[in-house]
Amino acid sequence: MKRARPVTIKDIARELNISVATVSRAIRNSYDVSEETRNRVLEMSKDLNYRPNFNATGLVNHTSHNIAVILPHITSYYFSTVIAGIQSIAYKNGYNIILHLTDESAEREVIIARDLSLSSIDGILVSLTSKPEKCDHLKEIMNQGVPLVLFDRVAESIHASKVMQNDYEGAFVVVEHLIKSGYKNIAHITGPHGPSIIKHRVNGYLDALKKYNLTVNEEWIIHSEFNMLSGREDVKKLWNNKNKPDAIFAVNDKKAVGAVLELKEKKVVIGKDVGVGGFTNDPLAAIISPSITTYEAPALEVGQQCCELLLKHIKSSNFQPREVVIKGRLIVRESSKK
Amino acid sequence: MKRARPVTIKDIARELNISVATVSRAIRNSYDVSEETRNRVLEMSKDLNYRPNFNATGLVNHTSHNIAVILPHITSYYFSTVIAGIQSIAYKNGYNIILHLTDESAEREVIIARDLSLSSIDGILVSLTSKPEKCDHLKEIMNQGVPLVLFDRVAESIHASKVMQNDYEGAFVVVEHLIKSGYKNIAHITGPHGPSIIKHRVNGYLDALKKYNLTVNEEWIIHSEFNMLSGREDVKKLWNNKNKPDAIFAVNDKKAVGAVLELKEKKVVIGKDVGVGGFTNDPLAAIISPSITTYEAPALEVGQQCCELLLKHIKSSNFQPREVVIKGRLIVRESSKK
DNA sequence: AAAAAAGCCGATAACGTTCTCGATAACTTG
DNA sequence: CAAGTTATCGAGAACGTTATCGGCTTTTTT
Repeated sequence: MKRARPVTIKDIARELNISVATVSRAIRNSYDVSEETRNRVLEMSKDLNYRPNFNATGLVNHTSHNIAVILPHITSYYFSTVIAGIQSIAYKNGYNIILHLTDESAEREVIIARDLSLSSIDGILVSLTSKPEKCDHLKEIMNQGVPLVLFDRVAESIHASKVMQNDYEGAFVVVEHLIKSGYKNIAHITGPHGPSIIKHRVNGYLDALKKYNLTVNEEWIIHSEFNMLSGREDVKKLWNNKNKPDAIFAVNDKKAVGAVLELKEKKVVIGKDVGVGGFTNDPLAAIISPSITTYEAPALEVGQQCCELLLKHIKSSNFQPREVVIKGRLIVRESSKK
Repeated sequence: MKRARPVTIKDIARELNISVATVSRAIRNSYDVSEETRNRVLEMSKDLNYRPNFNATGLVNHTSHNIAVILPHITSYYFSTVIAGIQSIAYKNGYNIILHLTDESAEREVIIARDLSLSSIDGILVSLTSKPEKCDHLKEIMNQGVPLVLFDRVAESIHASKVMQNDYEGAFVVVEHLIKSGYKNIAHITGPHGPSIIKHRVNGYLDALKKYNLTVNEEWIIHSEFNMLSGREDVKKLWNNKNKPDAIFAVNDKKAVGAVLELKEKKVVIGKDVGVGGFTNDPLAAIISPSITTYEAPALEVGQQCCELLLKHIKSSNFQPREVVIKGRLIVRESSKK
């Protein structure tokens, strides 16, 4: 099957016996074209089923209508929902999103950023994998004047617009809820050192303890990976100590699920013996038994807002960077009921 | 921040005092250029950090290096994993993927297909939402010579390459496993009429019953949506009958989860009283208690293979359509143990 | 040693669109 | 009615790259 030659504005011009310049103006609803010819052009372009060639428009306008999205992975509930949010806004504005997955590898992130063909991209959305201190690969891109917006895993060292959920408050609210539910010795199993979301959630955890005059036990703050297996192993470490906590706040629901599974294997009765709280509101948290108390992250809104912000940066180069923090909400479930 | 003018082959040519034609040939490692000048060009292009302008190359080559992916949604485990597979192959070959989500709406699918700017797309990957009998919107696209590959939810009426998991065998194996585990009255809660995966899985279910001389009860085959809520409601319907089944095979794990939750509310002991089997191996199936026996769909491979097939169609227009069926595997869990 | 071939390179057109500028005709203005 | 405005349009360049073709050297062939 030979691919048909697409119709161009030249075809329309020839058909109507006018110049391509006039056709171009008519289609873009631009100046200097009479009502009558505009209508004739639009009708003809509909008849011929004309579609603009984005390579051509992009070449002259120096745009691509492409947005690069760089993130750790896509198969988690949180990130796939964020992408759905990004996609809805991008699509509405005629932009395509181009996915780049770092697979939680800082090296891959650098390679991806370095190999980006900036001339084919109007802007970039990033959720960091790499340590946020050394984001030279992103700073280089920004120095070239390419608009960039960070979401979720952001870096303080980068001066750019940022969109995130209320990590500090979410952590605070969950831990406070655990305390009010009667738990006094609350451990925190969290993510790798570096990302600002970790700092914020740890701070929320610490401040909640402080507010209720509970002492902080450094042994009970464990940094490891974001996944379910790490949740299991963190619990093993905690249970190797002489002092065991009576509640666990996990940095996300995947780790909380891992913790619950491990505790169940240890015949610990969740709720009665040990309370558990998570973060995100992954469907897993609602399905597992017992269901897990969590703070719902507004993933869809994070996606929508970071895309809208990026579009503003793209459309006006002097749009000033701003930080958007979106509230979530506490969802109480069985895992925090004594 | 003004966007910097990107370096072009003109810059390289001027710097080296040669023509742009030579630079172009050198970079593409093409004919008619000496070893020495090629090296000088490559070195200079690295020094200046040159990146090709895809709008320009696309304009002259009539390519975009873009692949459109049209699918029902992205937030499910299956589809997000398929996308990860597609993305890995596309990225490796220098292609971008452009997501289009139909949100399970046939109307949206038609609109998306109709509005696709075909001149900006080299090929299309589709998993259907619409009824597969009336796929005129896709046939029109194919008539224009645009390569198209279907995956998962395919349509028999379309003559194109197709990639899917072994739906028939998967259903057969799960139902056979239920039978061998001692269940005799097996219901099937499945998806909407139309998609071929539904037919295949229903046939697998029916043939397994037939093989073991179990009678088919039409009341026990319920068509509804793909989601968890439908799973719950299907069970309600089943339990409204005088004859209740002693096992349920669900078209996917989300419905199986819904069924399990509903059965638990009805105080039915899953496994002992009623066996449950699903399809996909969604993480939910492993986490829920009791965990659900299922057939693991090779989502990543489906994504990889359909993308590879599409690339072959793109590269040679006389590549003949083929159908690829990828095997999964039975995963036995608690929900099918008496 | 002449003829043919091969190697290497540059000039130019082309891809489809937009933008700048100038041209023409119609319309105002005083 | 002359001069200036306004409305409408077309010609041509430009965007960055590749493809075609022709020209000049150098090498190979006979």
